[in-house]
Amino acid sequence: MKRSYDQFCGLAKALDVVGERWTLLIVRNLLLGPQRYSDLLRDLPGITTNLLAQRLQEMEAQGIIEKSDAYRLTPLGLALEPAIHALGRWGFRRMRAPARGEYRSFALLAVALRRRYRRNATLRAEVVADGVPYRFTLTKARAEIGRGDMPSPDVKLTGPGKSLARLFLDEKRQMPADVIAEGKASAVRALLSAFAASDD
Amino acid sequence: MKRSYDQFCGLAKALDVVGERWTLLIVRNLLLGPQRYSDLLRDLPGITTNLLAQRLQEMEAQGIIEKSDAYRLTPLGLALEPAIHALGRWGFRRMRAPARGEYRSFALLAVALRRRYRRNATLRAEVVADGVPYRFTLTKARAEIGRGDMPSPDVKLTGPGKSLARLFLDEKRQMPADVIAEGKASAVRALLSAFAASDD
DNA sequence: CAGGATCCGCCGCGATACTG
DNA sequence: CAGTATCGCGGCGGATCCTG
Repeated sequence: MKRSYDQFCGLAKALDVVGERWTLLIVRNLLLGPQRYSDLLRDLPGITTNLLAQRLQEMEAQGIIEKSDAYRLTPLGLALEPAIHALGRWGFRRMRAPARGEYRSFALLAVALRRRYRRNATLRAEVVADGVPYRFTLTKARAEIGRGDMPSPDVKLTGPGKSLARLFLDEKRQMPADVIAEGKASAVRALLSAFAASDD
Repeated sequence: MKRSYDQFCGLAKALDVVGERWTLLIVRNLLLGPQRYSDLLRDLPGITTNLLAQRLQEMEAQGIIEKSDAYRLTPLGLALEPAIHALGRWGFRRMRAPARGEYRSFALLAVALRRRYRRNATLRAEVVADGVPYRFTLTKARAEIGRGDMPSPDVKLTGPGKSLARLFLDEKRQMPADVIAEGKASAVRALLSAFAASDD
């Protein structure tokens, strides 16, 4: 009984399923790994409880996510990643410096880093931003970045999310004073230079 | 004064601008070239006149389209093409055979062909579907497909949109009886084999 | 307290009629 | 041909209320 564009067209079919408000942002947040209802609610400021619950139901019915303990992307949902990156790249080009009151988080940067990976690094790293661990698995072809810790990483960076963001975004890659870097200096350099500072 | 996700994130910024209903479908239709108000209204079944007018105003204010005689994409609007293709590819994977009452047109196929181009052909063609001409300019890197005729093409195909669609979509590439092909047989073959029949 | 469900008010959207 | 005006509904936002 849902509203549909009713066109024999891939784009129209995609928008029939993921074109409604919040849906693609939920997928984006799940790209970093499974999340609980309360995690999604916290990391999607402005969404209401009823709408989040409704979206999750619809997405599960569409086969985009599945619920076990937490909500996680199915392979079909994960296949939205190229579209999310393409839209993100377009939106990034028109972004200005963050406005006051605009929501920021290291998780949002982590998603952007997934698409900015330059390739050809081989490295396992852990980045702990504001106490939340992220694991970076860089292979020749792609970067797997998600929440969770990484056993015996080549590099470990620990610090405030703000400083870590500056470290990854600033072309100069100067280590801020409040970031602790563990591991070989060459590996630290390899990690930081594996991602483009910008992507437009 | 519009509703915004208010997140420092490329995806959220993109959806702030093109996330509302119909917007990306309008961009898709303009990928084939400038269109007048009545063309858009006719080719977007279900949209209402007020909503089309409102969207066009918003898109012009955002710098995605510009209005002169007709509406045309700006470079910024054209930059949405990769995102549209990525979403279209995802949506195509879940498509079934066209349902009854579903809107179809050769123009929708033409957009899909833009993304299915296999590269490495060099060819100028004109395809006249149901009396409406489309020009195909295939270069090594990309396919430029739009409305309008093509002076002195290497190949010219004329016929009902339905038969032309079958010709491009069927792996066997058998020429239907009601399609007239002009040009060298090798060029006709080159045109048809330049596009993947499917894209998933 | 996590994980929702319920109620209400508004505005984005759909349908139709009308205008320069 | 290219829109504007009006109206009603449903999707969405805000707040509150269950329920294990």
